Amino acid sequence: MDPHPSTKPPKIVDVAKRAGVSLSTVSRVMNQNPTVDPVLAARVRKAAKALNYHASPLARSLVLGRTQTVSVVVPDLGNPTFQAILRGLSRAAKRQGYHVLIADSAEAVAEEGVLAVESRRRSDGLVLCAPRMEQSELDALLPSLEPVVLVNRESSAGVPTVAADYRSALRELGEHLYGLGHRRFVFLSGVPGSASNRNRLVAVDEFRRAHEDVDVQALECGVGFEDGAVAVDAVLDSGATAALAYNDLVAMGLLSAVTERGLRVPDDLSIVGFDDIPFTKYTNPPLTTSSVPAEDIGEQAWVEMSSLLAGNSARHPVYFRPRLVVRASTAPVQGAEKAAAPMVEHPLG
Amino acid sequence: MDPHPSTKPPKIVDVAKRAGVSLSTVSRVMNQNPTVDPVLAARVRKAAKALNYHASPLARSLVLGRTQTVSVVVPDLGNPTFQAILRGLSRAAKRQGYHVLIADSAEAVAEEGVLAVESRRRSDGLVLCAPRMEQSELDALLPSLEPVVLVNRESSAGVPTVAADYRSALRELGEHLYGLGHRRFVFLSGVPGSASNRNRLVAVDEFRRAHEDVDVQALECGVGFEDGAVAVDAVLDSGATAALAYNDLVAMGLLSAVTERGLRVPDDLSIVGFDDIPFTKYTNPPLTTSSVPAEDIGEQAWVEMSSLLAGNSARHPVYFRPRLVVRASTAPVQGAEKAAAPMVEHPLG
DNA sequence: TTTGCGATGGAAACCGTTTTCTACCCGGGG
DNA sequence: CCCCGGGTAGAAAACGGTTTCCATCGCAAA
Repeated sequence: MDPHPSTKPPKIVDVAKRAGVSLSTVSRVMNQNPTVDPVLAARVRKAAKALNYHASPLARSLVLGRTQTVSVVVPDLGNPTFQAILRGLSRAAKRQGYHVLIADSAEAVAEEGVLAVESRRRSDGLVLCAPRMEQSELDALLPSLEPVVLVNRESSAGVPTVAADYRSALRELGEHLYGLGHRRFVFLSGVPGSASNRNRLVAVDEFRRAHEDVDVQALECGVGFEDGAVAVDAVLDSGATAALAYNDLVAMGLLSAVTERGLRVPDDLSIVGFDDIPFTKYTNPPLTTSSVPAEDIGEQAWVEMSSLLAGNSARHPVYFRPRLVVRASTAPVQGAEKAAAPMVEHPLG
Repeated sequence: MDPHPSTKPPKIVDVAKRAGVSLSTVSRVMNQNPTVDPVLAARVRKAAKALNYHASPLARSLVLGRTQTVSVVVPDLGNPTFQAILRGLSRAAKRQGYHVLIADSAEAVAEEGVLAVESRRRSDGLVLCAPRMEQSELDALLPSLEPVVLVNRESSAGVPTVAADYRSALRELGEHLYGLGHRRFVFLSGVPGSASNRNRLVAVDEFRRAHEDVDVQALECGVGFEDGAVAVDAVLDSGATAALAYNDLVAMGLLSAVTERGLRVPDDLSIVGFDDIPFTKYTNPPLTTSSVPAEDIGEQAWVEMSSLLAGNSARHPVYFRPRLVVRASTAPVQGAEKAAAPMVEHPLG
């Protein structure tokens, strides 16, 4: 059509020239401002279409003071849980015309802060997904980041939180195993400093206190397959009949390693995971776990952000109650020989 | 420190005022321009630090004509393969100071085009990850999207491609099974229109031609767990001794459904997947598959984009050769009773 | 002492919009 | 017939920077 296949995108002034109006008029038309003569408006629209004109989001953002973009910082893009959260968030945001900028901190705690600040600067708001940084650092940082919403982490500052209720979920897993007759447990913990880990340890303590005949031993572990796999000896040596893993990945690693040792799950050891990532159905045996609605959490995080963006102040934290999913990796404890093993600490229980 | 905890971020003129220089000088200092008196520069830097000044990326982008951001469009953020690609890409981009805008098309083919255009407009370049759209639409769209790089898809237009070599990988899987004595196969295909699927079907044809004694039947299936699971009857009815799944997800779904039928893998049916997502090790039995280096692909996609951004023209397509990973879901074919089943089409083979 | 030149800093133009403010045109009322 | 007001369109001022261009300053050479 055009003699010159115009290499440069058209600007508002090009449209104005073509339609024979001022650029202010073009702007008004593009923004549905009703104070413009319909016939003029039509002419402008035709010109815009002919030129395939679209307003530069950059210039627009600069003057409007908003970018229509939110940033999300996650510790690891490879983790299925964060992935699901991101997915829920991004789809919800898209529905309202917002874009999503992602930043993967690659589990580098030191970088998280600057990454957050820098990402925030390029957008209208920030979602911090399970930040690993120290609580004091987080609390100090948050005010400069607003509007900001936290996922799977809390702060004293008045910022909204969307999280899974780790404590009650872990309690539920414990009670499930207790009901099956288990009394000796190991808990495979995650990243030592992390808040998610602290929450779970609190739940473990609650569980201990609720049943004076149980013994649960916490083992430092990690958050990935390999961490679970290398923990196998410690788990087996502990004499426990049931293992609570930090998450499904750890549970799968452990499960696989236990099986390779020639032992059987759940006959020789019951194992539970956490998160219910889509793959837990397909392990051998399928994993009993606690299903956290990660995609819903992401979606809710957007709801909170959207509310903040609309000028509302932070609402109360939102907790999602995970749901116990019993599959085949847990079973009634076998006999009493294990209960008589040398490490029993509550012989009177 | 400050009497007023300045609610608004400082602008360049604030720094200039505080340092007692013109704003041009501040700009020069911030951009490492060497033509400024060192003592002045120091004063400016001190003022900037005191005010915690950072140049607005928006204003900067507007005048510089670049956003330091690239967009990535993926069909589904929930797919582990895209996730790995995204991870490789985003980490590589970060190393060069670039940010990543993501768009999840949610497998909605119709939306892909506008999503791509809109995302592209907010960034300096676009990475299209396995776009599902028609080839003609893609070819027509690409020129307006440059700089753009394609992942797992090709185009006649001179745009760089980074992809896994599906054809040779699928051939390799076929040969592996052939070597185990299998002669009757089913191939569970993916999204009918998609390029990835076409490539694999081509490989299936090549495999057929290479061995006149094989029979491979293509079954329309899908790309997820459930698709593989619902295909179980068709697979079993086909009389095949080995199934080639479109990807690991499909393979896992099929594997699980076959097992539920009371049949054993690989004794009654050999199954191979594709991609080698991290979970294939943990299925029962562990899945034989073809390992595609998704994270490397993402990283390489950034390399191509980076080159384009530097003004170079598109290089030749880069193909990654997947690697056959033999685990326990494949085994020598059992006896000859199946080879004599009624559907044999090459009785002379 | 004057001239010329390089090194520096400032003023102003520009990036592409939105929006306020002002000017205009037209019709109606005094 | 004149004045005023409502509604429309254009001019200009932001938004927050970068960069070109020009003026000035200091210093060395004539």
